[in-house]
Amino acid sequence: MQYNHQEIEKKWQEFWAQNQTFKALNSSDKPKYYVLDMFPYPSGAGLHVGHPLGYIASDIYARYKRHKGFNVLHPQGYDSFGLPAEQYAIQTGQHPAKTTEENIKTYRRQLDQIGFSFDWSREVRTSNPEYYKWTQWIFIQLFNSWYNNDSNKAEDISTLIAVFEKEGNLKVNAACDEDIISFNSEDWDSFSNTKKQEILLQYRLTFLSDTEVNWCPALGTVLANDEIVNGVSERGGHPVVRKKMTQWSMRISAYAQRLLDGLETIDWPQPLKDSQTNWIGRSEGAMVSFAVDGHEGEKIEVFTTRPDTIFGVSFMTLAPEHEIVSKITTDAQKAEVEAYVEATAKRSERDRMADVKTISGVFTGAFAIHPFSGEKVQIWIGDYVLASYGTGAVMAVPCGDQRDYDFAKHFGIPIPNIFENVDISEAAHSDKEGIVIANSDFLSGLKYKKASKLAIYELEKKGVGYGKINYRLRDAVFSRQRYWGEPFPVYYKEGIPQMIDAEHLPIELPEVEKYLPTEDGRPPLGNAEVWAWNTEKNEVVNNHLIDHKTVFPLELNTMPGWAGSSQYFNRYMDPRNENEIFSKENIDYWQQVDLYIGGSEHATGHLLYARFWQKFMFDRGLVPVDEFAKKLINQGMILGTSAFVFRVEGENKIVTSSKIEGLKTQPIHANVSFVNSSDELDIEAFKKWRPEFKDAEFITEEDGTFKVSREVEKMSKSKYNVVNPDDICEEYGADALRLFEMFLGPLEQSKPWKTSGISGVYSFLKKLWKLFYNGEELSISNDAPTKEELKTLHKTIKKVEEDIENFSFNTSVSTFMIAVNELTALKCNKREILEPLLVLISPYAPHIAEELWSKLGHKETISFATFPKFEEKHLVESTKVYPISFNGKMRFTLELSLDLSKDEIEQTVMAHEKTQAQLQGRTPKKVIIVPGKIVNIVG
RNA sequence: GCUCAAGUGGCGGAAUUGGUAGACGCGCUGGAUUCAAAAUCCAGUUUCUUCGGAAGUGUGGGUUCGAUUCCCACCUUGAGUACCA
Repeated sequence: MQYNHQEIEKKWQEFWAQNQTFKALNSSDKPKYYVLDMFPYPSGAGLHVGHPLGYIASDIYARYKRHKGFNVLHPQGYDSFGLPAEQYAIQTGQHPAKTTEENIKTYRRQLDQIGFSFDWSREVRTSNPEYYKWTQWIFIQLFNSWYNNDSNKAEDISTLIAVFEKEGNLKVNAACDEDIISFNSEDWDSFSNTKKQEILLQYRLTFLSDTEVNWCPALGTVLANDEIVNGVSERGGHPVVRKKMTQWSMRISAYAQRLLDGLETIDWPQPLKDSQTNWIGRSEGAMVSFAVDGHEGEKIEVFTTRPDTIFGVSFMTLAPEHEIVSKITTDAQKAEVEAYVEATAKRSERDRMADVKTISGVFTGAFAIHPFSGEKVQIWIGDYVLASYGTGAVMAVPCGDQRDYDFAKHFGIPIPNIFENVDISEAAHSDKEGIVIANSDFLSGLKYKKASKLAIYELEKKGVGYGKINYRLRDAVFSRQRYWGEPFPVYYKEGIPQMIDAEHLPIELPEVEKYLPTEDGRPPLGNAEVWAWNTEKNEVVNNHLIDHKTVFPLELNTMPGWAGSSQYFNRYMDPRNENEIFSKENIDYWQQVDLYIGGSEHATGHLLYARFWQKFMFDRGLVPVDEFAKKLINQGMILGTSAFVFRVEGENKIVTSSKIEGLKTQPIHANVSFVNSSDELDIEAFKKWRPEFKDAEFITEEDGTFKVSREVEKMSKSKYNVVNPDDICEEYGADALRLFEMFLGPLEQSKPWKTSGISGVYSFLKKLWKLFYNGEELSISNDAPTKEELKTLHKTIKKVEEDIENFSFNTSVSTFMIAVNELTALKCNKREILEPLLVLISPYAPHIAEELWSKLGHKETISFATFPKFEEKHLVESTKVYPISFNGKMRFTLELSLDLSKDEIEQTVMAHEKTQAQLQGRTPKKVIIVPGKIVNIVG
């Protein structure tokens, strides 16, 4: 019987589905293990061979853990809200739910045909109301919480109200808005309800605020910082401008320190941790306030990481947008300052970022008073100071900061040197280690650390500053002017947002005529006719019923893409629970994700927000651990191997790659499906595909073939290098695809795909099959295995087990090949060898393993068969082939008994004729012998 | 600019705590089988070579009996980040 992958794979995929083989139970005597993939966005293009790489790796691990006796949770679902479906809806008028449903069908079919062991009974879709009900529910929990910096956790808003009622907000240490007013308990009592709500909003973990946002006119929405790349939108590359809007925000900044600390407790890739660390951007320093000369009561607050250099301040720079600018500018400077402010406002953020070389700024004419020396320092404005970071003002220390130095040089401002024996005639000295402060009153003679501490102490004593830790992490804007996202469970009463009671969730997306923003610029939900909340009937009703007494308008924004993905991993633990987000029982059993596999592009988006929500849920007692994923692996990207043909410029002539030298040619992408493994192009197919070359002249090689040139690029439709897993599964099978994807190289690395290589793993599968089948007959011996056969088996068990534990899946594929090659050479068909071998291979190539397992007479699936136990005794050798080296270079090998002593080895080796030939009469200085390893003769 | 990762045959890559560099596979070459092809099987395949050997893991240096592996400097590529005070 021949190996027929199509028949076998279909058979077992149906078997697994019918028997619900991979359905995970929420309790078990076995230890639990939770393996998760970052769930996909179901795009219209379907999967290409790069997408399943991580899924294959996690599936191998999940299957391995089942063999090892674990109760494995391995779910899958869809991140099904998102921009592409909505863009498609705008273009075609099709409801995004419809296209999303179709895309999911394609995804599911493609995933099923690769043979993943997912528990599909737990599937979630972020766009399903049964799912986003809980996304809305968490939003309400965040709204009803504040962050207490004293207890260092989120608490219910009622505890804050209790404090306000008792003693006002004077002693409250909370993460909150900057511009809060101070009040005592009597003040609080006297406030109107609206006023109270406005104040509470400044403390809530999700809050409304007028923020400068990144507005993308082309997409008609606001974008988060991590959705912008190089000043343009990540999706589509559209320009982004700053705009003030009322938006929901998440007070993630409250968790900055804990998000940083948590990184040390989780086994995540270092580069990913580094980028989160950078994104959070912790810096230690001091706040210093400078009085303004002649402006009683006006102060300029600055943040500095170098309080030790405070005596090096020779001027100050404010962001042009800084609110004090207009107050302090002198009449003489007014015109110039105003012109500069106006000019900067016109420049886009992108312009300002791109242009870091040009130095510009204007003197305000005002002077600040140095807090220690009392000297007057000039106050300038300059666009190198960003309004959005720190206080929007800096104390400039030109000798210690290159930007300040350049600014000072450019405008002829003095550059006092406050470092001992440091030359600052050419550049600033920004290195803080190993220098001694000079010309600095009480700080002179001290080094960075001590000087900083002392400076802060003195600032605090004088009441003009204090030590402070600053974070770059901004609160995350949570509103999107989009249709295809979670609606907020929010209505507005007298302009104050009100939460809808959790029992009435989900608030489902309304139907709209058009998916575009309204003509007056409101978000797409502004088009909905039935989008008002009746507080008596507790239901969504028609807008014309709005009376602001019992019927109120609903929120028009929707939530961003990361809302649905910030808690899905917990929901999988209890996905059909209608009464709770998950039961306590289930979350206590599954705890957290043990292994999470996905792309590194989510470093500062999904993975940061999800950690934030998890910590919040931990604070509120909803989850037992404050990090959701113990271990995380970033799989590398699979790149495409593009094919190019060359057209002679100005002529309709296409030249084979070896003959382009000396010609002026343009490369043209050819579809990789027209190119064979020897890089030869099917010219007729190419002509048919690109009719404009129908009559082109093709200059071929001497032998009549036409060769393309190859280049590795990202796999993408526009480069015609996409390989579809459907085609691979059809021709070679899912088992071959799985083995080949792993065989390409280490999981974390990027590597190019070349379909021609798959024949290696395919013939491996055929060889494996032939160990069982002698021609048409299944031929299995029950004889006892030989020593050699046992050695091959146990060597393989050891290596494969080590490899899987180390996520080194590429090397186990080689190990399987070696094992099958050796067993073929030994003509081994012994049950005692082949049975455990099948279990080893089963995580990688589950279909063929199941088929042969059943042919061996098993009635049950192989999925839970015990992983074979490695026994050292089968690998014990009596001799060793020693490499004999001369000065570290191996020259020949010699088989010697392992019983020999060092002296005996030396004697035997030295007596050998090849040793003498190597030495050519010289006497060795030294002979190094490591028994069982190596002999090295020196001299 | 800064941070991180990586440089090994024609290609993807392997090499446990420093101990036989190039496992395994692709491709290529030759052969067997075949009317022929596919498939399969066998042999070879880092480079140079006077066929004895010699050199060789981005470059240069160092530590060591011995370095792809450890240290220093540099070069290249990729990723992230970017006036963050």
